[in-house]
Amino acid sequence: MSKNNKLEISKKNTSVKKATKKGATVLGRKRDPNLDETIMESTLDILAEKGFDSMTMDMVAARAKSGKATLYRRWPSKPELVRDALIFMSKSSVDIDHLPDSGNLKEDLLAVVKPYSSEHGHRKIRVLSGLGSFFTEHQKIADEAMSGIFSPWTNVNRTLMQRAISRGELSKKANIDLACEIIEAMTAYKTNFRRTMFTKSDYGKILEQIILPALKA
Amino acid sequence: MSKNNKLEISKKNTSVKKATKKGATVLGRKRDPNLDETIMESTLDILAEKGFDSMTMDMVAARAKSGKATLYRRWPSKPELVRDALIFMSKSSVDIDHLPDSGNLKEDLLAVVKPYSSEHGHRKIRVLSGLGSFFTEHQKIADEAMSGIFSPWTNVNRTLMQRAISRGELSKKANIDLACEIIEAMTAYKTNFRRTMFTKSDYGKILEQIILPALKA
DNA sequence: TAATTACGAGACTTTCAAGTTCCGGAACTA
DNA sequence: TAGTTCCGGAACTTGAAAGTCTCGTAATTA
Repeated sequence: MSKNNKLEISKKNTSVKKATKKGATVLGRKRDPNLDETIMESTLDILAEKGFDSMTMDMVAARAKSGKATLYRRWPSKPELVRDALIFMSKSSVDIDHLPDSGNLKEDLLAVVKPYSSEHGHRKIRVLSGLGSFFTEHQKIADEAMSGIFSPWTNVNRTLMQRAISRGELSKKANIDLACEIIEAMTAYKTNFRRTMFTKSDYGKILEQIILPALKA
Repeated sequence: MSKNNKLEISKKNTSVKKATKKGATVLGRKRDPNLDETIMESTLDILAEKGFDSMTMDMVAARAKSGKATLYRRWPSKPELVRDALIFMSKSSVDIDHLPDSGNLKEDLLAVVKPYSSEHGHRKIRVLSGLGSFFTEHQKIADEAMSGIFSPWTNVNRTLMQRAISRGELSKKANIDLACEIIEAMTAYKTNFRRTMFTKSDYGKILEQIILPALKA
């Protein structure tokens, strides 16, 4: 599962073929493997600047120094490109491979969150806050993007909390899922409604004053 | 300021005239004064269902059993209609003078919920969540509407919690503002991102298992 | 070299909604 | 009654953007 760190996201069926021979090598020029990432970065840039509805495929193609046909060769539609770009964006915010285990839950939860570069953190907010109609008009695809963004993060949190229960730091009947959901909700709310950065310090305050006291009671 | 409770919002210059005579009575059929409100209610309904970008003027006209020409006779453009509809929506404020006071915070908080969450509170949130590009293009106006909509709700919760502190039900150093923000966030998150009804039972669970234990610690 | 596929660029088609204009009829005033 | 303005409904114009197609060129393999 983790042997390939590449993207593996789009894979739109381009060469339909007969698929008769199994190991037949494909002729012709190969797809530029770096182009996927370039296109998604361009997508995120435009999303941050314009929002979902004002973003046009022509803009993305121009920013990526590519052609619109190339976009549609790799993604079937605009919403699906945006979905993958969002998932791509969120991959860089949680360090899933090196879970901390300090013996203190608050420290662990905070340690998992990568410090944003102010540049990328800012872009992230603007991307998320310009997504309004994406959610309402393409609900199914948007849901895929949402779970792609949140589920890795929530899974990490759940694991860390589970450990804290095992070592007696939390009450055995603590409602972990609800706590994870609240963290998720605050993140979405802060960025989408308040349009402010959800900082590590904000996060710490919520853990300290609400989540942790509740889970210990 | 408060002598006239009517709308006084649009007033698009229809009869340009020469304005020579000052008190000249206007000829012809009068504008239906109730129609403004009907149109705005329709606008809010469509906004809640479709979001700003997918809302068309034709839909609004149809819902209001009116014609598109009538809309444009009263508002110069779609964004300006939406702006006035948002202002109109935020005017329906909270009856802060008749708050429950049962001596039990959870009961009070739940008792207050009913009037908002049933229909209009839910619609408010959906309207806001679908504002998309309207928000980014008319940020100033939208920000005003935002605080106008959320603050009365939060103020009620804050008052109820304050009383609970006074009678010793909560810790004196409980972070009330943060708790209010979490409630706000969960409401927005559940309805907007999860697209599920935020039921009274959900609310009760959060109060019981997270908010209240935290505020008592 | 010849066949094949991806590439960038741009023209093209299609769809959809904002905003305009026109119509017959209704309400109002002088 | 005659003139005026609003009404709802619909046809119309205009513009923008999604998605398709074509073409000349570059990369890859047999």
